[in-house]
Amino acid sequence: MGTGERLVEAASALLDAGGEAAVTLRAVAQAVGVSHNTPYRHFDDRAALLAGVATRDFEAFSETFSDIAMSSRTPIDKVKAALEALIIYGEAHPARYRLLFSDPAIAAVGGRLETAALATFAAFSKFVADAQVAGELPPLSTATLTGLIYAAVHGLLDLRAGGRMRKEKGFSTVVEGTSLLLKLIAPAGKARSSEDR
Amino acid sequence: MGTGERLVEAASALLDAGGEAAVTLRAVAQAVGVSHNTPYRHFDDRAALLAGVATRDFEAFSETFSDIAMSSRTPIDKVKAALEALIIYGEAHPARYRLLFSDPAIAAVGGRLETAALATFAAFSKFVADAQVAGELPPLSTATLTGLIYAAVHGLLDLRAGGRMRKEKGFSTVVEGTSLLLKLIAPAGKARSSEDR
DNA sequence: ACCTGAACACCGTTCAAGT
DNA sequence: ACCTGAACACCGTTCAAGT
Repeated sequence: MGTGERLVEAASALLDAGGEAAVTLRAVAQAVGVSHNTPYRHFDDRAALLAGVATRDFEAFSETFSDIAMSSRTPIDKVKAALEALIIYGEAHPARYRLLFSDPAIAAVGGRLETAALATFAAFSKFVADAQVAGELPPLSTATLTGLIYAAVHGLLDLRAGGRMRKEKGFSTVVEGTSLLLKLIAPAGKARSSEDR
Repeated sequence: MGTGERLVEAASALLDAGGEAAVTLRAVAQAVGVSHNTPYRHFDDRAALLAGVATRDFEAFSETFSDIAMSSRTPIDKVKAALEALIIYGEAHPARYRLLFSDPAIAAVGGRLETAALATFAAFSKFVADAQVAGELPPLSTATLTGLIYAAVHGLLDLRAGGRMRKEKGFSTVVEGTSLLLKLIAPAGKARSSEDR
């Protein structure tokens, strides 16, 4: 593994361990065992290193979503599997989740990162479209419906990551909120997922 | 206006102008015309100053929601008015919105800030409960339903503030997404808001 | 009580120099 | 090509001293 990859790996671990503030270039360099300015041999600046972390994780999502697409699940269960992957990642790695889905600087990077991010979103959009064709989701504009589902789950994850889901009891979990959403928007009288039967 | 209030005012303006990174204690102090460490005479640290900004804005929300509660709107229109106030604030002041509704450090502060935040949430929850009684929202657990609506709108606002709502076209606006959500979850065959008639 | 100037440790970033 | 040590400007925070 080259120094660049090792720096990304170390930054990723520091994000998990101490949040974004813990990812100083000096700490990253020390974790890899190089001098404090060696990162500049591999990345333009701190933002570019964080973008490297985001790109790696987005590409992992693309792979996961490809696997789901090729699986034998029903259309609505593919939607659920994709959301579940997002939720598991978001709950296990809140700082990295925010880097990918909330950080304003990351959204402006472009290049490989943007390609991977768009591929992930397009794959999810395809799951929604297929579930609509199967009559398991309402026949609205696919882009609008995809955006709403995605935003709702993102909101639940972000409120959780931001510590806003503790005091107001009954707020329940991200998984429960997502499940409720899918039930509420399901077309009346249509088939539900296999889990509900 | 005392120095403490002027510091909060200046921090608020810097948040709007340049985001959280622009709010350095030195810049805040300079804006008010005091030395760079005077903020420590009024706040424990930088986090406490930001908490002061958040408290002020939460208290403004509490007032706005009180006004809505006392207005002559129908129950579902009170829900919509509250969400609209949240959306207008979020779109006009993204950095401050994130401070109030996303920042992990702010959630842990307690005291006056927590009181104001809980009052805001409780008022919104009351609007949802009243709309349920009126048959304009489904008869689920009020806390769960409140949480889901709140999370969905928060997700739309956060994706927008994070720059995630531009490329994937069809993502539409926060207002449209919110309006779609309320339509999708409305009880079948029940009355909609006055806007739809 | 409120404010100030100097100082400390830390950080991102740059640069000349080494292999 | 890759790495290093020194340096710069900036930041949060502390402290002794002033009114």
